[in-house]
Amino acid sequence: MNPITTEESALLSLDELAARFGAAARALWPDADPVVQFEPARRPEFGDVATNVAFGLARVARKKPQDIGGEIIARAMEDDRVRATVSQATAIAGFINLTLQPAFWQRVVGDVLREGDAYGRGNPNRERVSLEFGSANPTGPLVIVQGRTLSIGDTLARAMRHAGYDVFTEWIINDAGSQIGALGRSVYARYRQLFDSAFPFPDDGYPGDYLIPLAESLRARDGDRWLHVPEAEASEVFAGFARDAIVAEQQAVARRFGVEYDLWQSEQALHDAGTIERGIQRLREMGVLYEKDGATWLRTTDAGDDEDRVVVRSDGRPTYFANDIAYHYEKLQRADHVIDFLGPDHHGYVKRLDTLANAYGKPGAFEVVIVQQITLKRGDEILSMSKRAGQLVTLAEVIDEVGVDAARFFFVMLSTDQPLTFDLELAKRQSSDNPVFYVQYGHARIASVLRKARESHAAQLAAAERGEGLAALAEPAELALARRLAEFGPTVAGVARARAPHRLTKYARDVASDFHQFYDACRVLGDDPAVTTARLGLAIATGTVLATTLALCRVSAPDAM
RNA sequence: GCGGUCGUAGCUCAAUUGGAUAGAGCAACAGGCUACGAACUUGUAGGUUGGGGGUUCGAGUCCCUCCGACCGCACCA
Repeated sequence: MNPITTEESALLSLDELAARFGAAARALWPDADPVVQFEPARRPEFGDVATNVAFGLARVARKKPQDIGGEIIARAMEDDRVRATVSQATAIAGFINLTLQPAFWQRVVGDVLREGDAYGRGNPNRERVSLEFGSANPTGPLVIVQGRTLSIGDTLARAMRHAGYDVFTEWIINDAGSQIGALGRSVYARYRQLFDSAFPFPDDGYPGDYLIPLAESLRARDGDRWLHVPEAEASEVFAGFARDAIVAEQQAVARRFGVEYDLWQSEQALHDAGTIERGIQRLREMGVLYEKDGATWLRTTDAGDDEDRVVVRSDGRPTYFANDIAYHYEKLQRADHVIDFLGPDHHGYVKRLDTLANAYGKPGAFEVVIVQQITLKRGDEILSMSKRAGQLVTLAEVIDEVGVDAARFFFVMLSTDQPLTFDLELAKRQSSDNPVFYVQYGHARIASVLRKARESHAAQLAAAERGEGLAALAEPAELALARRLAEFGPTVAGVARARAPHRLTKYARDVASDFHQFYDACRVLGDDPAVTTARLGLAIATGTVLATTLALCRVSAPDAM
């Protein structure tokens, strides 16, 4: 067991510390309602953690933040347990800066050793969240843009689960629209071309080569019998065949990329089950639809849209938006909050979904995260990524070239609202200095030290695994690393709250950097058993946090490389 | 024309959502291994955050206005 000393038990947690500083502030200015939250200090000289609460009180207190900070500190430090936790408290430029006792950071390391990969997990918060990301038309292979969306969506899902959310991930297969018809005609043309290379390819077809193997397998299965069947009939059969094959391929690539969905929702299945009809009927009963020019419209201008949107065409067929109405209602049955990851060409959807959320009596329930486009380059040449143009760089090719780890790390590294220029020529060359290797190297280095310790310092290693002897951690590099480990939980919570998975890769790099600096400054396996035990404990804890962080990104944490 | 997103070091990107002297990696230059992995590390240099105005104790972040890039503006999906 982990021995708890009296000194450790007197220590406050960061939350408790914030509560007591908040109480001190309220005691001084009862009219204000100050909220104290400690964050890592901006610069090491300032201390370990800081709060800007004094700025918010300046107006009510009619004093300078600097003076307010001093008064709060004086008041808070009257508390015995605050004094036991804080070694130094100063007001600098209005900020309250605290330096905490080494025991505070030593306890963090012990927490990691005890909790393992559950470290940093948030309390279940009962909020059910639906995440839809990656969804594509089943008309071709997944392309590089989907690699970005898959990485971001899946990492956010993992981070939100770790933070305590109840997450449901889904993908919509757009297999009900006119594009399926074009797919069928395209495969039909490829089939005919196997017998007569002069057979014309449809103008609205999908010109890539990837449909040819599908035509070939149709010929292998059925021979030439479709030559004697009317095109419309054959195309419909081919469309279903191609749809199934392409979806299966998309699922295989997603799985290879480490992404598993809770639901692959076929749009056609929603039609077949009458879900679309019921969705329209529901809105009609709510009275938010109106008829004009023979069509049925939804008043999306109420939510600020440019114009109202057609739900049912004048010929009686529902639009794509009608599908989304029904599908999003479905999502709302299994989640309190629904997040869609969309490309920048779909930002017009935000207003429509707002309208729906209002109609369903859950304003704000639908949230759209726009993932900016990728511009693909090969050297100086800018490549089009349109399936129509038939010029494809598939996700599978990128995985083949740089590997899942490098691809996923690279794609989550960027914030979602940052457009990205991806140079294929650079991708391969850069693979050796991709930041993912820096992080993985840190993990491998730790594993190497632990392997060595098993030979030379077995007793200390066993003690370290039990979380003993951490009180010997005192060097600046040791405490800096421990401080970083303490940021893991708040970082994951922030990733979930701000839908900002890129902070996870930033954090991984920071942990690795702090470890490399620690490793450079402090020899782990030395002559002093007490120091060796403490440093082994810190190394084990760092390895755990690093592996957990990488796991949230679905990047491997190798023991050797 | 209307609307949306974006513009940060030579390059690729951060900046905890309004906080302290705007930070990392790559590239450049100068150092550090006869002990645990040098795929590492220490330092130097690099900026009027596209321009201008405004809001306030405080702006890369919010508002206005120009400039530039991308994307939308369907009874397509």
